[in-house]
Amino acid sequence: MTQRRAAVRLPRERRVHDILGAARAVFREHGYADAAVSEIAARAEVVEGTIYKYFESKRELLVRVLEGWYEGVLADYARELPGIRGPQARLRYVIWRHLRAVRDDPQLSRLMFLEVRAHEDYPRSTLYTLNRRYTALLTGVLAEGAAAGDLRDDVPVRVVRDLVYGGVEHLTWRYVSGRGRLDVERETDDLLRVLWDGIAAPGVREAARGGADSLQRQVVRLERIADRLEGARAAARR
Amino acid sequence: MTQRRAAVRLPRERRVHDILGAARAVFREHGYADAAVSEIAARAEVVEGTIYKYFESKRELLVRVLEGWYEGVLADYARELPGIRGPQARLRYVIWRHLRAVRDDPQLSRLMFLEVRAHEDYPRSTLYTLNRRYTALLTGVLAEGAAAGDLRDDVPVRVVRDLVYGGVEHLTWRYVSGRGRLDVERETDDLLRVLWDGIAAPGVREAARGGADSLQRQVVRLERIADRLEGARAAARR
Amino acid sequence: MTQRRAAVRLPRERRVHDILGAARAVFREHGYADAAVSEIAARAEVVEGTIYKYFESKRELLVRVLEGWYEGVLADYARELPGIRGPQARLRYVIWRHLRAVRDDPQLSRLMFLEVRAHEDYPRSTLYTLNRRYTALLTGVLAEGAAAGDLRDDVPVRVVRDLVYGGVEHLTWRYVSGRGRLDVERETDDLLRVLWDGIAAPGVREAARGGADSLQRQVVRLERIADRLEGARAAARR
Amino acid sequence: MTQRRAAVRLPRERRVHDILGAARAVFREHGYADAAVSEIAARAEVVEGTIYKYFESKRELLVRVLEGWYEGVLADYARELPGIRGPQARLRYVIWRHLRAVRDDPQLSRLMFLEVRAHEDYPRSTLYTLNRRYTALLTGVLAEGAAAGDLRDDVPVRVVRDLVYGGVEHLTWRYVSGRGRLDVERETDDLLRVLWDGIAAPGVREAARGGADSLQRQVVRLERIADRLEGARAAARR
DNA sequence: AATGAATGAGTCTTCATTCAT
DNA sequence: TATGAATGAAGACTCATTCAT
Repeated sequence: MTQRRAAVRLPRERRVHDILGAARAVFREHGYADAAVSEIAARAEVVEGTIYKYFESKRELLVRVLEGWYEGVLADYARELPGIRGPQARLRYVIWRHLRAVRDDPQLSRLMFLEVRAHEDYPRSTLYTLNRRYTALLTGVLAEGAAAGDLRDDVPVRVVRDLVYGGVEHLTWRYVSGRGRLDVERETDDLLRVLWDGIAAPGVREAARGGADSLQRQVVRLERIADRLEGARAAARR
Repeated sequence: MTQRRAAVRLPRERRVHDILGAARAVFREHGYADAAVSEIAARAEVVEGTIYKYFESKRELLVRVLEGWYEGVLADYARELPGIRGPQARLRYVIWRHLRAVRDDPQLSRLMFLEVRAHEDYPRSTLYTLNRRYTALLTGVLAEGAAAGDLRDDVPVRVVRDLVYGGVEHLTWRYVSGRGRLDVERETDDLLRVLWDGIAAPGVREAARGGADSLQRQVVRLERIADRLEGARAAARR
Repeated sequence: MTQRRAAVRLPRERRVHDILGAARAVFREHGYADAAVSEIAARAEVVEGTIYKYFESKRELLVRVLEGWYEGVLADYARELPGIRGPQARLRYVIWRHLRAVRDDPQLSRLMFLEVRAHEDYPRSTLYTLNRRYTALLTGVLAEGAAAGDLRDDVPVRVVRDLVYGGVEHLTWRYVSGRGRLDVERETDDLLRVLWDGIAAPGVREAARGGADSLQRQVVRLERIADRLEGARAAARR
Repeated sequence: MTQRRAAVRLPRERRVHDILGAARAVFREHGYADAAVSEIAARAEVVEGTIYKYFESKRELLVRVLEGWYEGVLADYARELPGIRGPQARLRYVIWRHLRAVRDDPQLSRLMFLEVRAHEDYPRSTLYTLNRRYTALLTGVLAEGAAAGDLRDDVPVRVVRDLVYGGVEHLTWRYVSGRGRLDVERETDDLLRVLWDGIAAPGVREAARGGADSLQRQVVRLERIADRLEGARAAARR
């Protein structure tokens, strides 16, 4: 009866993918509150009604986008982290990867905080689980380091976690409003340097840093000399 | 016939003050997007129209509220900071004061980020200037420390700033969604410990950190080495 | 900035009145579900937003319309009923008035049932109270009649109430879809005749019901009996 | 790639039956406006499109459901009513059966009124015919009773019909919103008592009720005496 | 014959802002 | 100066219906 534009029929999976893509883009640009479902629909090239065939609400759209984000990053970690040895290198990777993820999509990691974590049923959500797995990567690396004696055995894990995630977020946002490009490598190194010295076990710290003229370093050197002397003498006696 | 509320005439300043107070409260509770001008008006005991006599827009209300926030905290700093000596103590104060400010009004410091910093004309705004003055307190303290030789002379100021402000925000928000009361003193100490070791000049670090103890330990070790060397020599003489 | 059509300013009371009038009309025509707030707005010559300045929701609009309906009818009853004497006359008035009210606005009394009574919080609503007061008029008249001995002392009040209100509703609806005009007087009499005989106390029934006629019939029968008796006697004399 | 539900092919009749069953259930629960075709489809275990293969519109679904309802009840009447003798018993059955039908499915009989009768082409519909046949059962019983002299010869059939159907509906709905179970037998008796006295022919009424001290009763007694006297005299004559 | 993806018009509601009084 | 009535654009979401496959 009424004229109706020819509907483009796509397989379910594809449509879902398209819509999520559009949603991600729109959330990225406008945040949650200022994102319009109508704009998401327009970008996905469907009518608004179609979106609600696949998603229950605007909020679900957000949740699904964020889940996708976590899944992507977690998959990456799962691939890379096992191949990296040494607590410092591993910590560096975790920071570096997070920095990159946030740089690529600063809004999304922010949305996580703003819109999701505040909600009362967050602790029972899939996102909560994903977030736990995500932060567990960092805290895991810290715990390993402490166990191996590379880190102080009283590293305040929670505080380090807040420093890393919070620090990265702040750092990233300086670049969001257009001021220059973020140099991931350099920022990672700067962060790491401060944090590592803050958490490393005393002996390890200097060693790792190839540090300068610290008292301790002299002592270590002396000990080595003493060892050699003792060894030489023992050999002489035989 | 229609009842009309007797228009209370207040001095301009007082009205502005009332409205800003109401706005602060409402923004605090709902964030920016979910705050209704009508609610602000109701709390300020004026009608909506009146608000627009004093402020151009909802956004201006936000900006003014945030300006007030900065001014308050800056005044506090100006009063206290000069009386505090020593780079570590001064750093501690800056962190502690910020932590308290954020704890008292987590939404407001958040709003700063979310709603204001992203805007394109932010760099030319009063808020930008205030924010600079605010962060300058921290970076100033760091620079002093470096100049005095207490801090590494290559402290990455920017990174430390991000760690502090970002870390505090993260840390605070864990408490916002209901989990217990934030212990400002303890959190300040935990943050400081990690950060201080990350930025202190090598000699200072040990000294500062229960320093005596540690130095003494080195001396003990040196004595032990000396003993061994002497022992070795004595043996050689035989 | 944007062009805006000059707003017609009306005193609050007047606007409320207009909007309720429009709402009543639209509900009358379409029922609740199919009534559009936009249509109500258009008829009241305001924009939709204005409606929500005065009423919280479409539902409140309905409730207020129905409250108005009850209040009108109740006021009428309060004016008239005290002047009417005798249980039959009083019952007749209650039926007659209800019939008229339903005829004038068949949808509204129906809406009461459909949309309001089903709701779970109905028993705590103003409408519930109004409805109780309304039906109390009928049940009150019945109770008076029973107390005065005019009605059977076991009149099933609830059933009579259902018969009256249900009967009137059915009866009215035959006329709603355009078939002829409802003759309120005649229908009232017909209803009353059936109901009265159903509830009147035995002695009262005959007297009241076109009494003369019926009584006369009895007299005729008595005369016939007398004749027969006389005939019998005459025969006996022979 | 996309999973597609294996299309179950059912005989047309069966599909129609399933869909109507689902529709009945959904209309029962939600009424017409609030019933979603999608829910009907889900319950019938078909997709929405399939429904439109068998039915033109949601409205047709309603009409067909109601037709089914009438057909069921009419069949019942056709089976039972012929075996019931006496106008009062027959009237009682009609009321009782209707009460049961409405109790079992209050929404459906209600839908008849709300959604169907109002429509302009109702008088030319199958439902109209069915409704006529349905109400003819009651009016038929009344007419029989009048013809047999058991009912007043001026019983206002239309009014009685409205009282019965309207009264039953009202009565039923008191129970729908949760208050207790409807006692069909008792309610039938209560209704019948009021109505019967309202419509029975004078002599019949008392007989049935074993009535009290009415004038008529005295007359009847006198007649009986007259009869006896006549009889005695006649006997004396012999 | 059945699917199910897609449509599009429509729903109620919110809210920053304007402006006659 | 303050009121508060009114605007209007936009918001998320629903659902009967269509039609390519």
